[in-house]
Amino acid sequence: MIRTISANPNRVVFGRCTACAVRSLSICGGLDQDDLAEFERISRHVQLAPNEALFTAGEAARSVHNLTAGVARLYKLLPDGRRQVVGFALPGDFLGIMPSDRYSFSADAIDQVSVCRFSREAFTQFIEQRPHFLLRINEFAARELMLAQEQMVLLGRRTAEEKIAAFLVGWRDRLAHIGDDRQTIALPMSRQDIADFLGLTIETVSRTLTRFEREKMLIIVTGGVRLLDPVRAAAMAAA
Amino acid sequence: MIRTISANPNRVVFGRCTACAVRSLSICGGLDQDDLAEFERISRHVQLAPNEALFTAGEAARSVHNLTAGVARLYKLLPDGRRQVVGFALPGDFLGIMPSDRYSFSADAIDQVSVCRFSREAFTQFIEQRPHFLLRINEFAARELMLAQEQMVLLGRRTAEEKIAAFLVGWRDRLAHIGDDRQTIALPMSRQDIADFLGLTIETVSRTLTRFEREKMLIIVTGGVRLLDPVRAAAMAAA
DNA sequence: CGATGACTTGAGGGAATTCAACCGTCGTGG
DNA sequence: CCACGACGGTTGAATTCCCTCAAGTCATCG
Repeated sequence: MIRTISANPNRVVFGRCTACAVRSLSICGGLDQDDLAEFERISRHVQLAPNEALFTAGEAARSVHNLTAGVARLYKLLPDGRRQVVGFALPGDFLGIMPSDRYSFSADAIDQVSVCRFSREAFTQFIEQRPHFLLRINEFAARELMLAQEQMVLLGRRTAEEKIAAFLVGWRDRLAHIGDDRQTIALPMSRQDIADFLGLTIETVSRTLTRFEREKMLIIVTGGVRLLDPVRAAAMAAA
Repeated sequence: MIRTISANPNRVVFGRCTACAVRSLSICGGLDQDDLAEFERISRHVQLAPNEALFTAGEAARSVHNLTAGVARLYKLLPDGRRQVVGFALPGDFLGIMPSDRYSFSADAIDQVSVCRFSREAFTQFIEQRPHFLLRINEFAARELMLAQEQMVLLGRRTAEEKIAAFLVGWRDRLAHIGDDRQTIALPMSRQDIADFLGLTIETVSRTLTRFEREKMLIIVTGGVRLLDPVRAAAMAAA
């Protein structure tokens, strides 16, 4: 019984996309059987350990990525070390919308991450022949841009309290969207990651969360928080 | 002599795009003669007076726009009136990358503005038949997204001084890109607009500019500033 | 169990805001 | 022609929210 089904390379490699749990959420969601097979042919599956880098800002952008499992942080550094997290990538997210041939931000795995990796040339060739697919990528870019604009409002015009509340509510909604709608909101990223995402310090994040707990808006648990008063949190986030 | 050339509707209407000064910078830059004629056919030229609205956040997004003259501010409001300017649009800029059928931000004219306006349906139909054009829109979206991420760094991790310097340098470069590279940097937007773009108050913007002037980095003139020490400004912006 | 790293808590300080007054320019109408 | 109001911008003083610095706690892991 050495030869199992998963030991058959054809079976395994070419069934990957069809079996993919996040395909419908991803850019590849609209592809038909044939396109999907070709798409799979030009992709390479890669696993990354926590804190391993997917790519680094400034590097030649050789690959584009499609996240299939785990969470990644996307960030930019200033010369003196100050960091801004520009986003967290979840399963289904596409990291390949780039105007130049160099990465403009860095990305690394927060927990155990799986990605489909494509060479930029092969990917470009693939989309150029498939207008419908291009249209879908466009939608993803548009959504990404809208999120970025909302983040600008948050960074520029909201208080620390509002930032944290908005982050928790937004993160919960994104988790729900990919099917994870448990009671407790999983927060695989560190406090420092959250701080760098919200334009705050780690201390302010910590203090604000503790205060929210004192005020019975939530409970801090290992690896996340549990929202006791989602209504109040949503009100804070919207305000 | 009542009938002049410009009184001939055919001549006027169908020559517009070919004569357009910002076409090469715009999404329509890559279109050939035939496509351009069709593009022009589905467009409507609109002029806006200072402070007139192009569209408002929340409205049904019936049109997309292509700026041909003037400057527009793009912004989002919080329920309590706090405002975040998410960008300034210049000639050549495209306002139509939207994930939903409602505008996610508002746009209005800062000075005298000209736009090409397209119904969303006609525009969508046009691009769906022209993969090459879609690719160009993608590039614009990607560039827009990169700018948004840089703005996040600015809003989240830079000091007031750095914000102002980065804004001036970035604005100068954008003006130069559309052919306006005079000594003085034109600032058609108000101090309040700048403040709302940088996540500051109008007082801080004013104070910082005056300080820059005291320190001989620039001179404040009506309608703009003149950079005396672009090197220092660039250093501040990068730092 | 000690060490390490992530997180929390406290005290004090500072950058930017808030509140308030003032200045300059432009357009209007007496 | 100039007084005047409106508006955008500047300047000053006081305040505040968040940051910095520092110490302490907690969980995890060799």
